[in-house]
Amino acid sequence: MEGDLQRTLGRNLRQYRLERSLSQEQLAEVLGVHRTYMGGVERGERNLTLKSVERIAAALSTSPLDLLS
Amino acid sequence: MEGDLQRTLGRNLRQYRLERSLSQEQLAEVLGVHRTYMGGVERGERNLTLKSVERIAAALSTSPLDLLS
DNA sequence: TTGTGACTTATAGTCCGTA
DNA sequence: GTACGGACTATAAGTCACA
Repeated sequence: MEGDLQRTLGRNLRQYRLERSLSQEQLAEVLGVHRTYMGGVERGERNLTLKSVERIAAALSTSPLDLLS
Repeated sequence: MEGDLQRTLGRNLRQYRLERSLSQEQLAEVLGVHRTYMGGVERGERNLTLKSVERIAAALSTSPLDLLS
């Protein structure tokens, strides 16, 4: 349903981050995005664009589809 | 790379449409968007948001991930 | 029947603060 | 270290006239 994709993305990102014991700020730096934006994405509040998903996936050396599954 | 997702989405939509011998205008009506917007998406020119992808997928009774694969 | 450019309105995305 | 708000800029959402 509406918002599922962004919630899934947020869950995946948070898991990735916690597995590596990174702070949101540290992960934000890796992803090249702003700290507060990062938090919003993790909380599933952000309705990202396809290009944004691609950028994040690339920074994590994974595929966009993985982040959305 | 950058833009792959939207190009894939466009390709999938066009294929879906042609398989059913629909015009862009007819498909646009199904999706509840304007004809010219639809065309831009099919051409891979539009950097959609996750919610937009979800809406299109729902209108076609398929999954967002299918449209992006 | 589809593509393109110009256009307005909505919202993605950045950056600053406070708690 | 995280959440949340406000103010701001860039761009997506969506339409239209014309080729």
